[in-house]
Amino acid sequence: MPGEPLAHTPAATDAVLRRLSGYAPLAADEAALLRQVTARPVPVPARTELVRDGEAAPRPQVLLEGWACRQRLLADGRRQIVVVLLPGDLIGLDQRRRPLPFGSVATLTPAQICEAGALRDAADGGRTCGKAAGKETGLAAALRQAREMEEIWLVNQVVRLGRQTAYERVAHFLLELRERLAAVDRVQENRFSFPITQEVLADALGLSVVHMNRTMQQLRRDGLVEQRATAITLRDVPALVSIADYTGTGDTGIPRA
Amino acid sequence: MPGEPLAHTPAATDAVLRRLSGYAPLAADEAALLRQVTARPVPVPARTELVRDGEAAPRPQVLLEGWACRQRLLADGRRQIVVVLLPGDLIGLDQRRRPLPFGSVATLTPAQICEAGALRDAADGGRTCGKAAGKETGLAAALRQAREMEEIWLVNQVVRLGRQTAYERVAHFLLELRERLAAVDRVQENRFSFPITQEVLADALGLSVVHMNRTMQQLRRDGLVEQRATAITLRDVPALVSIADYTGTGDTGIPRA
DNA sequence: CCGGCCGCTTAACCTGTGTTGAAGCAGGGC
DNA sequence: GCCCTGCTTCAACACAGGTTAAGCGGCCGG
Repeated sequence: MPGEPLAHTPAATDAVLRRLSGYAPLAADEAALLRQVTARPVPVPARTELVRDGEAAPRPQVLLEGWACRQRLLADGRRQIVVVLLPGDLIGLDQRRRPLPFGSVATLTPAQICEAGALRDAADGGRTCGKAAGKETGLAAALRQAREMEEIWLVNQVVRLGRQTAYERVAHFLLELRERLAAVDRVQENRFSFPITQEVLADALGLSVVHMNRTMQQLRRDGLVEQRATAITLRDVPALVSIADYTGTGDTGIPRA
Repeated sequence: MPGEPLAHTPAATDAVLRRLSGYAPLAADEAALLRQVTARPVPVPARTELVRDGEAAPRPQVLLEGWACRQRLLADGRRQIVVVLLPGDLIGLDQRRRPLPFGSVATLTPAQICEAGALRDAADGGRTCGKAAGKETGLAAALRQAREMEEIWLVNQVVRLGRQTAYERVAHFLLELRERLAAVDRVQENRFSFPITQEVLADALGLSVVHMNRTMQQLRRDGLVEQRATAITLRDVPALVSIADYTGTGDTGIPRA
């Protein structure tokens, strides 16, 4: 994998804070907590397992920079990437009870990771007890929303894999990436960093590398996308939306007062 | 769809209670709450929408008898069933915040449904406030587990659709059904009621009806399954497990003291 | 500066699965 | 008892996508 300079975008507010505050308004102390959690990112090389298969209690972590994925391997080596994880995404904040046969989580590119154990309480639904009991805190609401987004990505993935052609799958996937990356401010004029190999893409979309390649080329020839180095531009979003029957994830990326 | 007599199994403890108490020990009052919720099931015919696409705040419901599914339709009519829902499964207990582009929930057979708004508080992580704050109640833990199971089913579905052949998919799916139905006491000697048409199966497994039919026949010819009327028997579970590379869902169905 | 590795691309060929269309078959309603 | 409807089954054909194998270019390490 080529260098991918981990562009610490100038304006890169911390992706986690950016994303969560887009889901629900955060109190000052909640924002401070997040900033504290993400203060000391640990660099991790590509192809590193962050959560091992069947691990008893995966440590909560946060992906600050770089791409990762949840994946599952079949006995004969076939790999399916279940979801791609992007900057600002959370890892292992749910399912902390039993060791679940969930597959593993691994980086796809060099990445910046933070331990996020401090978010566990909030993620557990932390609500104000006492007189205001029942009112969810902003952070808890945001984390809930983040969890729900991940379920939406899963559903999208199921529909892509189950009922769409290769061409449609790629279009749909690219639109989803664009929307998710926009929520953390990493899209400019439909152009965003695209640091994964076609092999990874193929494993995410249930295709062979060869066919993945054919399909990307077709999209380029049709003038729908343009790829240069490790960045991609969606040249005709409406066309892509129509091809992919894309309905969005409801994630506008617009912070709500 | 033929009659499917909705076999109110003699020993049929309420499926919901059966399932949830398998996930975590329930206090007496929690069990009572569940019994109360499921006291007056409402019969619903097959092919009824329980949650409409994009519905603002789906009412929490509980499936007592019959099969249902979460599904998504593409513009041109293609349908993908995202998860199949079985007796004891919960509907709409999460994602209550925003209208999410989630697809719809519909019955696949005649079914018995209960409103389950009463479970919302518990599902929200209801923990004992006051001195014992932080300790999750049994019911909350069970509901959390139920939510996590649904995510596992989704992951399984992704792997099936993305990386398995038709033959493997069906084997894997049948094993998952067996495990889930066993958790609500509806499996006897690897035999269980199987009230869905091949068309539904095809939409769940991302196949055409015709190929679904070919594949079922192959499984029968190979002596792996036996179908009679609306019931199916898995004749060689180890073989199926090996074919499907099935690792289980961690749902043992064994109530834990 | 060179060699090797990795990722991308191409080509030829093969096969699993989709499509179309039509024939059996069974149950339920009238 | 008979027809209608919905489900299964079958056959012929079409095609999307998988497989194998080989070449090419850039980057990195020596």
